[in-house]
Amino acid sequence: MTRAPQKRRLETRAKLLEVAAAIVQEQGYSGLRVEDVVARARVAKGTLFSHFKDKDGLLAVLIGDEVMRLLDGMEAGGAPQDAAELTARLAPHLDYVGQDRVIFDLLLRYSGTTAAEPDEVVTAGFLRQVALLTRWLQLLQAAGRIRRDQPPELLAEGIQAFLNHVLGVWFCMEHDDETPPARALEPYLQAWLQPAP
Amino acid sequence: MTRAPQKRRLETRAKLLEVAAAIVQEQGYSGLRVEDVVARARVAKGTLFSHFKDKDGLLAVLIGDEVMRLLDGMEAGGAPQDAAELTARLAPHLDYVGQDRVIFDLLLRYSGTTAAEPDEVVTAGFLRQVALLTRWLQLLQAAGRIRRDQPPELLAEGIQAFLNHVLGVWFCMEHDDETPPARALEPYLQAWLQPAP
DNA sequence: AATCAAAAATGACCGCGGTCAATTATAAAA
DNA sequence: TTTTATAATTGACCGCGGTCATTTTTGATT
Repeated sequence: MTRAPQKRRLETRAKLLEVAAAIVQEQGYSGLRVEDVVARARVAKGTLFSHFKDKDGLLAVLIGDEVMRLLDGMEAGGAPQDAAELTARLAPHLDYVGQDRVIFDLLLRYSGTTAAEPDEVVTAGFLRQVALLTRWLQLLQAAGRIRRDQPPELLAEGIQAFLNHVLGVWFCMEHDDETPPARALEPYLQAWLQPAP
Repeated sequence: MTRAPQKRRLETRAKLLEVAAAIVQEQGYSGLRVEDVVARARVAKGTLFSHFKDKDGLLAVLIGDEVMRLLDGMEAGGAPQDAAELTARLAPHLDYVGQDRVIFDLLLRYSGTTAAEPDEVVTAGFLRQVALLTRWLQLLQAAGRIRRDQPPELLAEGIQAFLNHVLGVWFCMEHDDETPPARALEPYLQAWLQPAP
């Protein structure tokens, strides 16, 4: 039986997250340095690693929170009526992840479909996204707006695949004037979900 | 106008690659340390970085070569007759990449579709794979074995997306007894290529 | 208030990738 | 052969993530 954490510990953790979030705000995710975090939090380096497994563990909390917020917005938009609307619902997520390779890498690393640790924020967010997509796809199938010959779970996972694909391509070029991920996604979703004629 | 490299330089580069390949053979890609390479090659650390941009640059050559070899085998198998056979052709590639996360990460990072530097081995391999897939898909379309409502290029890119997807999932769990990537790929390809009825 | 075991925090230390001003080898020109 | 420009190599040094034996703090118990 593991003991409940003491008050001090909770404060330290909160301080670390607060400082980290501030630094991300100022310098972006890729500008985050562990040494900066502990310095500004007035804490020893070892302390950070007793709260988070590693730097990714810290980032996972920050990014996981943001993903949750995005999912709230996505859900608030309501169920899409067709593939095009679905693409639109996914656009904020793509914009967010597309802003920094660090986000993409981290999400990719933690996004095992049936992952092991559901207590992790990122994993929870991932499961929630798949569940939401599956629900929407079911509705679209029932409405006859998309193909019905495949289970909604498979279609949902396929969408995940395309999301990561367009993001991967996005990060492979100096995206100065290129088509943003959200636009690149559309043809894939159309082809993937297209109702069988 | 850049000068031709001197003989000594070519020898050093070859030695570095030879040593690196040997270490990978013994310890796997994730066991490769720059300091080990330069020690065994009897060369200073700075030398390695004058030959390769960074550690990834070295790995890219090793991995790119292997990918090329796999493509040779893939091409030698001849054009597939249907989606199932296509899956089988891709299996060796999945097995190779699935063996070490380092390979996956590197390929993902360099796999921009229309990449900038075609002199890079990895990029060349990537372009070759897309070209080969596109050709095969064209044949399958002509034979009426797969859907014809989408351009073969889009279908080929979609396959890339699914390859990365199953690999990503694969690396997210302790793959002791799980279904290997090649098996996981099949339902996606079936659904993606299925001829419109 | 004194005691004490577990919890929390500390910071010197390590591994490893990557840099760069200084040094040495090479080959063409004088 | 001597000179000389530049190609190639060197290795001390740095940044940064991560570890762990040691020390300090906490809060329950007597």
